[in-house]
Amino acid sequence: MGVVVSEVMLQQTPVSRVEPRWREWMERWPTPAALAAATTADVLRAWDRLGYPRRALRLRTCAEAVVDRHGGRVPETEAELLALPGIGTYTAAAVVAFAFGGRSVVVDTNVRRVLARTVVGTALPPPTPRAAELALAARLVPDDPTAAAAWAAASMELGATVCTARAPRCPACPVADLCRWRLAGSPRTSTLPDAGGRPGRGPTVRSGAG
DNA sequence: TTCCGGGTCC
DNA sequence: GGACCCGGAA
Repeated sequence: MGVVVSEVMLQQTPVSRVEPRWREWMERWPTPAALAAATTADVLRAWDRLGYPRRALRLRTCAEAVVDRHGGRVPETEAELLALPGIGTYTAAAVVAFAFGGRSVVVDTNVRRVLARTVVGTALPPPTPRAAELALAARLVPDDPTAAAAWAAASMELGATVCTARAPRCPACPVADLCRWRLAGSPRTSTLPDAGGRPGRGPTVRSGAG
């Protein structure tokens, strides 16, 4: 449950601010059953100023669902996690990887940016994730579950600490020498010939299979 | 002071 | 596609 709580908190807040709140939260409500029994006032107070207080309430609703549907134990499959309130595609994948060591495709905004730069060669990913982008992310995940979890953690951390949206620290980047965006001169606008933006609309690009 | 990022739900 | 909230960057 700790991973569920931390991932929901981290959905909108940097680690440094989440950490103390998370510790207090888990100390107070160590299990889904304990959280499910918490009062609204206590939950909101413990959430403090993390933002989106509705998510704190949804987290309690999630705990209730875990108690009702899964006997008080957080489910281990992505589909079951997705069905819980407050858990979307990112959090479900993150819980599978970081709580249970399973293989999943963890794609948050950091991962999207890292892949856009290193692989595609554009400064930023498209505004909304496309099927091709998710397919790319999926095919880069190692087969081995442990390696997959490490991949998820590494790609997210790279995006959070080095490959940042503004002022990326390319000299400190471990993959700078293979980063397509950097090799292209770190262009601010994305006008790659094939990999990236098509100006107009056209048939959906499904090529690349094979 | 304004603006923007960030994942989920509707 | 927008609302939700807040901190930090612009």
